[in-house]
Amino acid sequence: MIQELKQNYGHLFEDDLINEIAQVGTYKEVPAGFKLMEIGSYIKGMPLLISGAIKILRDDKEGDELLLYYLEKGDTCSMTMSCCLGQTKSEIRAIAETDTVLIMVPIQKMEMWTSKYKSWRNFVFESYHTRLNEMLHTIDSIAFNNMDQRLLEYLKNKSRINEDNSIRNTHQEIAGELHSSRVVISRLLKKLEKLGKIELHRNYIEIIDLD
Amino acid sequence: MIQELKQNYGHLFEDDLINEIAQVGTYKEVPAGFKLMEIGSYIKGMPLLISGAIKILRDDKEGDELLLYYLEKGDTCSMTMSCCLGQTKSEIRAIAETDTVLIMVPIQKMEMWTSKYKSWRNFVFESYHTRLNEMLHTIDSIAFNNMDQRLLEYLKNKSRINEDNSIRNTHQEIAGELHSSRVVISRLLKKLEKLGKIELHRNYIEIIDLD
DNA sequence: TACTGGCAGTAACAAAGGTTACATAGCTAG
DNA sequence: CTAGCTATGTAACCTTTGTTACTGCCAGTA
Repeated sequence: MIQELKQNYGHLFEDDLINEIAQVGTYKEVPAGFKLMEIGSYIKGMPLLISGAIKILRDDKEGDELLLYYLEKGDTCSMTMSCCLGQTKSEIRAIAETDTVLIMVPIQKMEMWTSKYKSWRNFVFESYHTRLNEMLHTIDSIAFNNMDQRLLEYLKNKSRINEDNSIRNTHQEIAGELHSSRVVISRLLKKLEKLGKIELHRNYIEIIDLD
Repeated sequence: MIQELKQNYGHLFEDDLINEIAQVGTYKEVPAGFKLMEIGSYIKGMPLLISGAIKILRDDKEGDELLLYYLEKGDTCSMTMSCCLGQTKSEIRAIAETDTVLIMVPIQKMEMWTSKYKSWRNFVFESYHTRLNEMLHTIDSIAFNNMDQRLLEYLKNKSRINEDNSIRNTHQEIAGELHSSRVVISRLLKKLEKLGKIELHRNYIEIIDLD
């Protein structure tokens, strides 16, 4: 585990901290689609991502959902940290987007490291900063953009995250993450295909040129 | 200044910290409408609110705006803190919603207090937590609600913040903060009036019963 | 008083997105 | 090979929101 920590967090944390993390952290590998956190559940630990990606979703009362952002290598979940302090329930849902490797740190340690290690403090603040900006970006996207622009952005992100030129999702699934409906997404995807930006197939979408 | 600090932050900060804040902070009174921060500007200090309220807005490239949330007594601006560390420009606009009293703390002190005072750390984390949740709520509102629901919520908030049963804004201004257009807002307001929830007048809206 | 500028009311229309319904195309288990 | 399931394509229609245009109204002031 030390290996992975050094590789991914060595430039941020001093050796002492890395060692402490390695001592109390648990190494976890989860497959794509694995649900890491549900809305309303209590938080047991804080994840440090080693590889892969996790998507963070928001639900409304009717069960509709909306993709907020992805966590990637080197990220952690501010929402988690935030909840640890308040001992509150999770406001979001977290699902592995790809096969993902992460280290779970028990939340009790957080408080201690925060006073002990400046590097840890900076990491936590930095993480909050990043997350706030991602949320801002999400708001921009919903408030100021049309569905076709949002869809385009979605496809770009998805293919980047999955390091794959094809999106292996049904239209139904895409509609869910954008909080739209299947018919609308099919319609817009067709438009994108006619523009030569993508090619549609059953169960996957091939990306030709999104710019 | 010590007086105000103790009253509003005494339950959070020990006396030592209060004294330090009083030493380096500057006391500020700003009138409603005063622009405290513009998008793209660099951040000089961090505000601690004593009384009044500040509205936080997001702009898009075309100059359209959107109300994100309000800061009230006892709040601070996480966005500011976040920017301090990264030395980045402001992503948001801040305007006094009412006459507001606040204490500005130079950002250099932040880092020091963060290691020195546990109470300060908790305050900062707590603040991030609150802000993230407000952003989530904003996203919910935009993504899952119709304009009429958003308008209703807007009116409720506004009258609470201003401690006033009338909203002293033009339809144009309201449209701006909800990122809609004047005609739409007029239309919906009329509908609310017909439902007996409000009464419309020139330059202000009287609240009858929003529930 | 008459003029002016900003505000609000309303109608008519346009566009985006959501809904319903149905057809068809691929896949897969038997 | 085929029945049945799931994913996708498409049309027709509805609702919500945005746009344009024009009206009247009020307040301040020349």
